Amino acid sequence: MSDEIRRNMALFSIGSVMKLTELTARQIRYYEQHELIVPARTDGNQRLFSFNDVERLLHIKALIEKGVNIAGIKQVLNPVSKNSEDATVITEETAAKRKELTDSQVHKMLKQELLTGNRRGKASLIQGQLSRFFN
DNA sequence: CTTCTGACA
DNA sequence: TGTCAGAA
Repeated sequence: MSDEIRRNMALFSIGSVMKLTELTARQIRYYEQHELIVPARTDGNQRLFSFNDVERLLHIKALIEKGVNIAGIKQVLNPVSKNSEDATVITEETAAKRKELTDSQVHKMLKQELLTGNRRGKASLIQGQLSRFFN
C-alpha cells in the first residue's frame, strides 16, 4: 500500500491548489478552519496539500455549488482522522476514506432535508435559492 | 513575490 | 467571501 503514502504526501502550495481546484485562498483556508481538510505545514507554517486534500476540496467544491453549507458537507465527508503518527494512520485513513457517501446517498439526504428539516426551526443544510434545482 | 492570520468599510 | 494590513 505504498500508493497511499503518495496520495497523502503533502506537496502542493496553496497557490497550486487554487489553480487545481478553482477555489480562492480565502475559501481553502475557511474550509480548513472548519476541519473539512487538514493540510500539513512547512517549517515556515506554509500549508502543504496532498493529492487527497485536493480531491477532498474538489468534492467540497461540488457540494458548495449545489448549495450545501458547511454543516451539510460535514455530514457528507468523513471527519478527518487527525492522527499524528504515520504507519498505522494510513490504514485507518484509507478505511475511513471508503466510508464517504455515494453521490446518490447524498442526493437522497439533501432531498430529504428540503422536504422536512428546515420547517421546524432547524437550520437547513441547503443554502439559498439553489435548493430549487433539486427534484 | 507568495503565504499567513486577523479583521471588517 | 472579498480584501486589506503587517509580518514571515
